[in-house]
Formats: sequence, structure tokens, C-alpha cells
Amino acid sequence: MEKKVTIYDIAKKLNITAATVSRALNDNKLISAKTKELVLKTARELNYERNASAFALRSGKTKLIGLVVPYINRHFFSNVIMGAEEELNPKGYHVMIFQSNDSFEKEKDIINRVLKNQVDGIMISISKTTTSSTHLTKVINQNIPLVFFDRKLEIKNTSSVVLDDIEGGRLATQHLIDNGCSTIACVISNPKLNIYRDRLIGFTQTIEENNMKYNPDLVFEADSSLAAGHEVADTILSMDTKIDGIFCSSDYTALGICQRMQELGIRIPEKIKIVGFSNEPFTSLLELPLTTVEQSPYEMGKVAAKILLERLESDDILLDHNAKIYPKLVTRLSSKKTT
Amino acid sequence: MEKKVTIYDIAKKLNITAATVSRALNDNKLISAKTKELVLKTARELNYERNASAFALRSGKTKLIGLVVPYINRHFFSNVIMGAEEELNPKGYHVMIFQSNDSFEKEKDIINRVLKNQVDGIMISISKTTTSSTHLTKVINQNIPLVFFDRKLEIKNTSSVVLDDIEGGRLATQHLIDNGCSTIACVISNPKLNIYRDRLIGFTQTIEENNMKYNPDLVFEADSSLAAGHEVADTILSMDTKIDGIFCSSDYTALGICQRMQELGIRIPEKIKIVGFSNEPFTSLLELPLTTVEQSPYEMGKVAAKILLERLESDDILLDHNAKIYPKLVTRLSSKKTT
DNA sequence: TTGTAGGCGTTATCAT
DNA sequence: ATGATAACGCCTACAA
Repeated sequence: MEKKVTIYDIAKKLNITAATVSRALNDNKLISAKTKELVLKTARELNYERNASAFALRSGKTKLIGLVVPYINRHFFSNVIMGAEEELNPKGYHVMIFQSNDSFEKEKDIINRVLKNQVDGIMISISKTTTSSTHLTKVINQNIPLVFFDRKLEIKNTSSVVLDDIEGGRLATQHLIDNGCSTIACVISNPKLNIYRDRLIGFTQTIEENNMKYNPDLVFEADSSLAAGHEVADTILSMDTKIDGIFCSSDYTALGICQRMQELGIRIPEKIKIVGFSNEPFTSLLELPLTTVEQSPYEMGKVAAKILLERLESDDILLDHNAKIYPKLVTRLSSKKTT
Repeated sequence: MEKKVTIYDIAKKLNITAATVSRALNDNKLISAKTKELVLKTARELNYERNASAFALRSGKTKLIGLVVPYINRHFFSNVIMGAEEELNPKGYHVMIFQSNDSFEKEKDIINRVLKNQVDGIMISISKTTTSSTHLTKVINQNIPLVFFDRKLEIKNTSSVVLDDIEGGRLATQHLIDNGCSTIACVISNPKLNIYRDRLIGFTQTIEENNMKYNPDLVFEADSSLAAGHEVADTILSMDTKIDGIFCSSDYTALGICQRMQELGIRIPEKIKIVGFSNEPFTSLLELPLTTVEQSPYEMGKVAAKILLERLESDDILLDHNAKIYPKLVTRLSSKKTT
């Protein structure tokens, strides 16, 4: 059991005081070149490491970032986390992860816990059921920088990184049109969330830009699940209108639709073309690979972290910074042009 | 910008000293019932929260757990993390996540960083390329409890939770035999890792237990990837021996094999039955759903955390505790009995 | 039962 | 350029 070495150990060894050691270690200019070097050398020799708790107590900086996601085990979020860590770790920050399970109540609890743990900053993607924002204004009032990613609320003095979901909807819809679809349905998840609402806007705009008649009856709401996909597939098939293309705001719903249609012998992409959203790992592994929209979660995590670091490192005014990630269409068999 | 309230604020308000407040807050018995109640009440009123850094500095306990995984965005590991958090958070512990990217070098760096961050305990699943254990004995020497999960090394004074991989291999193999396979191949990833080695042992033992001839030529080594699966499929098909069942230590390799075989018109499960390992999310979404072995990562995370907590809460002797998670066979179409 | 005082390891503000 | 000292917030002997 080795004991932790402190600046006093270094000081004693060099017959100087802890203050001098501290100065040497912190690039303070009030120190001679040679003592500084000497300190750094012995620090290395003794394997000195700054005590994080003492530093935090003294400075008020914990070098900890609270990262709140609905679920950590979702492909999207776990990759955001990867990106954030990649950016934060080299700067000496570490990430504490919290899961809301898409519950507003849990999210409020978490914010309290996060504040209690005295993080230097917060990154959050709000839960599906979050309705108010008072728990987050509390964060702002404590002067803790807050960056939303993907799912955001409009709050003063916060920053955000989101996918350009409108553009995502546009890419998907235009692709279907370009590949010959003339009657396109849109299957959308919870339109209260900014992400889904925007994907729908992108869809609608693109339909209109192409001088196609926008028909609200062709917009369906469905959960992001296989079961919801099965259901909505049945609904779509039971309609008089003959649909030849579907843009889905979720890969899971899209797969559900594909499954049900194939079960019924409807050929994809010949009879109907389908595009999902998120580029979930499974979409490329299917026998009928699914066209989808890449959200670059890893990059999103990096950008969110960068924005947070800006705020953290400069004690300037809390300027808001709202970044967008550009979506990429990933074309696969499910929407292939057929003649 | 609200200021943080300390025990001094509470003390001042009640005309007592900080020491008394501290005692009240920490269930110390040297305090009268009524002052205690009074303190707790005003603490609540003032929204007091203990300063984590001060507590850590004073007590030497950071209430932080270092959790090291090869990749956070793998289904298996992200679910382990979920389970661990579920267990640790209610006890006031938080998790700091570190990724080794399956690199031994990075893992060594991480351990240094983890120690620097003064965690109270460590949970780790070692990288594929970890060859020595000196970086981890350093942890033991600092008296920091260490629990391995899934991928372990044999080190004194450490605990572990692993899947019973031998049993996993056994379940899969016995299932193939029960469903009529008589010539079974085993495709195994890096046999240096305990997990893969044990799955192979389970395979071998089961073959022998069933009085089938164990043929080492039917054991293949292949990465956990689609490409490796394609390759090994070709190898298997080019053999004189007619194989009618394959146990694969990875779902990805298994899928690769399936893809290649289907491409060549070989019918699964009629001609050949295939079983994978891990119950990756995609395995249930395929058109040909894959039989596989569930590893219950969430439960593994919980158990690992529980074992760590035992060590943390009791300052007893460092007793080793090695737990096993029982695997579950998930039967699907790829290995269905055909007549 | 409560108060006093010291120290955990750092850094910043004095003074030298 | 360096040393002495105080303070960050908390806990705990020890004293009362």
C-alpha cells in the first residue's frame, strides 16, 4: 500500500516550500527556470499526481461533466458519449453519465443529483416526456454551462447541437421522389420532440418544392418500434390511396413496415420504397438493407463537447452557440430505383 | 447565481457550531434528538448539499468508480454499464467510464488516469490485446478494490463476474446435437481470451459427452466480423467433410457465415444449422433470425457492482469473490429442427 | 450533548 | 523568486 505523494513531499525533498512547488507545477511565471525544472523532475520521479479533490475544493472546478441521456445503450447515444469523451478527456475533463429512461421525473431527479455532484458543465438530451424546463433553468441560475444535443429545449443562455433534421427529412423525401415515387407517406414518431417535428417539416417542404400535392392523410404517427411499424403498415395497405414510398422517422418503424409488407408478399423496393432514419447498425445487416439517414452521433458528441469547452475555458459572457450536424443519406436496397 | 450553502450556514442560522451540524447530518449518536431534527429540517429548507470535494478530501473517499471497457458503444458493454449504474447510484456512487479500444497501451494509460482520479474502486473488462497484468497489480497495491467482468485475468485479491462460457458453449452445442446435427464445426474468436477459450471448451466437452468423435479440424479461428464469417464459410464449404452444424463464438461471424451460405443457395436450417453467441440486437431482426446465447450483460453489471460494493462497504480482508452468470440459449430459426 | 481546533492537499495573497 | 499563511468545506479527536 503505497502512500500518495503530495507537493509537500516534493518540497521537503528539495528544501523549498509547497507554494513554490505549486507554482512550478502550474506554470506560474514567478519562479526561476531551474527550480521549476527541478520540481518537475522530482515530481516525475516521485510519481506525483495532483489530488483531484483538493484541487476541486480549492478551485471550485471539479473537471467533471454531467452527461444526461435517455438511454446509454442506444447506438445513437453511446456514440455521442464516445465522441464527447474523445474531446473532453484530453482536456482533463471526465464524464459522469446519467440516464433518464425517457422519464421526466427521473430527469428532474438527475438534474438535482448532477448539481449535487458539482459538475463543471452539463450535456443533455432531454427525455421524450419532458414538458417543462424549470429544472434546467435551475442549472443556468447556478451558472453551470449547459449544452443540449439532439433533443433540445429553447432556453436562454444555453447552447445546442442538433442534427439538421429538416434537411434529413428533405434528403430522404427527395431521394424517394428521385427514385420514382409519386405518392409518399410519412411515418413520424412523437411530433412533440424537435427532432421528429423537423423531419416531418423536411418531408412536407420537399413534397411541396417538387410541386406534388401535400396530403396530410399520408402522415401517420407511430412509435419507434417494430410493432408500431406492423400496425401502420396494415393501415397504409388498407387505404384507397396507393402509396409507393414511405419515409419513416425511425429505423425500427421502417423495419416493422418492411417485415409486415414482405409477410404479405409486397415486394420492396419494386412496389414500394422505404427510407428509415438513424442508420441503426442492424439496417445494413438485413437481407433487405434499409436506406436511412446517418446522424453522425460520434461527431455530434464531439461538437457538443467542443462548445461546452469553449464556455468552460473562457469565462466570457454566456454566449449561445447553436450548431447543426449535416445529415447524410445512406442509400441501400429498400429504396432502389426500379424501372 | 445562488451560492452553495454549507454546514456553516446551517450552524449560524441555528446558533450552533458546524461540528454539531455535521454530526446531525451524519447520524452520529452524540447528539440530541431535537437538535438533530432541527438541523435536518433547516438543511432541507436551505437546500443544503454536501460538498463532494470537501468530503472526498477529508475522507479519502471519492464515491467514484472507474469502469473500463473496450468499447462503450457495444451492446454488451453499454448494458453492463447500465446494470452497474443501477446498482451503484442508489448507494451514492458514480461511474466514470473509460474506453481501451481493445488496446493494451491505451488500457495502461487508462489505469494511470483512473488512479489519478482517485476512484474508490475499479470495474474492468480487459482489452483483447492485454498480455501482462502489472498495470493492474499497481491498482491492488494501492488497495483499490478491483472487479473484472467478462474478460478477466487471474490476479490475487481481485474479484470477477463472468459468464459461464463453458456452459454457453455446451448449451449451443447440445442444442445442435439435439436438433439432429452430427458433424459440427466450431468457429472461435481469439482463443487467448478466457471467454472464447471457454466457449470452445464447452463445445469440445459436449461433443465428447455425446460420444461423438471430436475432430480438431472442425475448429476454426475467425474474427468477430462479417468478413471473417464469409471467409470461414468458404473454407468450410470447400472441405471434404460435410458439416451440418456450426457453433460460432460470435454473432457477427455467424451472420457472415449465414450471408455467404445463403448467397450460395445453401438452405439454413435445412442443410446446415447455425448458432451464434451474445444475442446481439440484430439477431432477432434478421429475416433468418439467429439462434444465439444470451449473456445477460445488464445482470452482469449489477452483480459486478454488488461485489464491488461488498468490498467497498466492508473494510474486511480482501476476499476474492468469483461469480458466474448463467447463459441462456435463445432458439430461433437458424437452428430449427428439420425432418 | 456540544464546542474547539486541526488537517485533508491545493492555490492565492500576502510579505520577504 | 521564494516563503508563510489562509482558505476551500468537511469530519473528528479532544476538551468542556
